[in-house]
Amino acid sequence: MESNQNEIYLRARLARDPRFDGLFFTGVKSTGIYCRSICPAPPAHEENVEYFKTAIAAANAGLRPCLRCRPDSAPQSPAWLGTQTTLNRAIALIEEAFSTGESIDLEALSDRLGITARYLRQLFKKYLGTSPKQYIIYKKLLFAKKLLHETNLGITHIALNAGFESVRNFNHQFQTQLGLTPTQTRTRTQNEAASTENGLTLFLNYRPPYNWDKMRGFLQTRAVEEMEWFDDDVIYNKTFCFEESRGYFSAQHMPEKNGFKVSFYFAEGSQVKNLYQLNSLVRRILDLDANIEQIEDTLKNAIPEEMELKSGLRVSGAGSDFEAINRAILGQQVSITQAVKLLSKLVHEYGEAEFVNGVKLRFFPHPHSLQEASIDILKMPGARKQAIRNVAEYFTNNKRVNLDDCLSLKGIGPWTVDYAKMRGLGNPNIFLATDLVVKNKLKALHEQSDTKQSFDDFFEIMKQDAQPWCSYLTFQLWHL
DNA sequence: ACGACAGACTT
DNA sequence: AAGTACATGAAG
Repeated sequence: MESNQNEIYLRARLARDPRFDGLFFTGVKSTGIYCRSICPAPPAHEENVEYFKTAIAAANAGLRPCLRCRPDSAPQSPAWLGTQTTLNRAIALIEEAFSTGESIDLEALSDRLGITARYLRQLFKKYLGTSPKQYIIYKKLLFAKKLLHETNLGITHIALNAGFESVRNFNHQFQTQLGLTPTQTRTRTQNEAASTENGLTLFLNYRPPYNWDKMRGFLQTRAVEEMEWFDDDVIYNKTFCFEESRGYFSAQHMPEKNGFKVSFYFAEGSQVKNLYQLNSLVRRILDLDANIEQIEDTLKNAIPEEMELKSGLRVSGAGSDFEAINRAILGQQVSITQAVKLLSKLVHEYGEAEFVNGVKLRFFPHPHSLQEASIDILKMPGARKQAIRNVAEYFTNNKRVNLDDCLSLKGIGPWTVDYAKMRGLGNPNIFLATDLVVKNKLKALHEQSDTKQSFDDFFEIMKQDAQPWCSYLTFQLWHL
């Protein structure tokens, strides 16, 4: 790493700057430990320090994670790095597999990338210093470590929830990579979060700033009763539904700690499973992994001077890509209020319900329950109803969904797909230029500015300059 | 594309 | 005494 970069890191760690949390790790050669930028321990002498971009790289250099700042609970680097290198695509695919709970076959993954598994290994070795397998294992281990610290789950449950299939191997990997056995790790530090009745609580970090007010408002105006709700107007709740685990999560913002306290409650008869997926789900819905500092720096240079950026504005995700595209279809040509009304009816008619702690939970409908639905309770054009059925059919028939495929379905246009990509996949680079609100705001901006550019040029240049963060530009325009 | 080898994983 | 939970060696 270049030296001016090192100076930035030095300043960040001396200031314990949370904006750099998870973006680099400080390796201390004299102690053999690596830390986050925010570590409360007295800072190490710079001459003993080496900086790493990822936790895995630090571990690879023979260092162990610090017991105080716990690098395992730092915000992740977003899988979407904007740049379309093969390595970044590989990392994004791995992340995607993690967040859907699929197991990862490196041969299959390489095939999808159009390279051989051998070359993939080579790329990982060259740029990250490890094999893809090691990378995957280490990521699982760090999540397992988080569960050890923050929950009372038994080791076996933790191993399975972190994505290991054999406890034997989990123990072995844990011991060799992190230096301690799982129980030793747990007894070294005290659990700060006691387990809740039929659930558990995790603390999820972000890098500040975070504009919770705007995020809260966005979620609240789009909330579907029984599927999403707010306690006291501040605690956000939403249901989740996997094959074996159903329930809801409850997210409370703790601005002074740069994170959310998130409790997961499981329905009776459903097991505590899919924790890694749940963790990613909440992170995506609340957009916790965004590097807002960097994004806003880019946007500042892309927009006209008259336009003011809302600091800490995040792009809220939907519960799934399926939910996102349905929200998009029902949002065609109507107001937000109208769209939410339609969505509520759809969810209440076709989504399953279940009680947990006396709370009635409603899950977003499965694709199979929509593919032949008459949807006659919704007042909207028949073609749009057909579009919903078509999309549902596509989702039932395809194990691996590509939202771009939906473009060929009747009633699905670029706006709908882009919206779904932005909210469903967390794609940061979607510019919803065809959106009516965006269009109007852009026109107003164009007139305001004394530029000689045509509107088309004005818009095209802004779009280019905002790369790869166009989704954030879209949200900024919506909130203007 | 190949064989040798390391390491992942199971019982 | 049986059952549960965790860690680990040997071998393939």
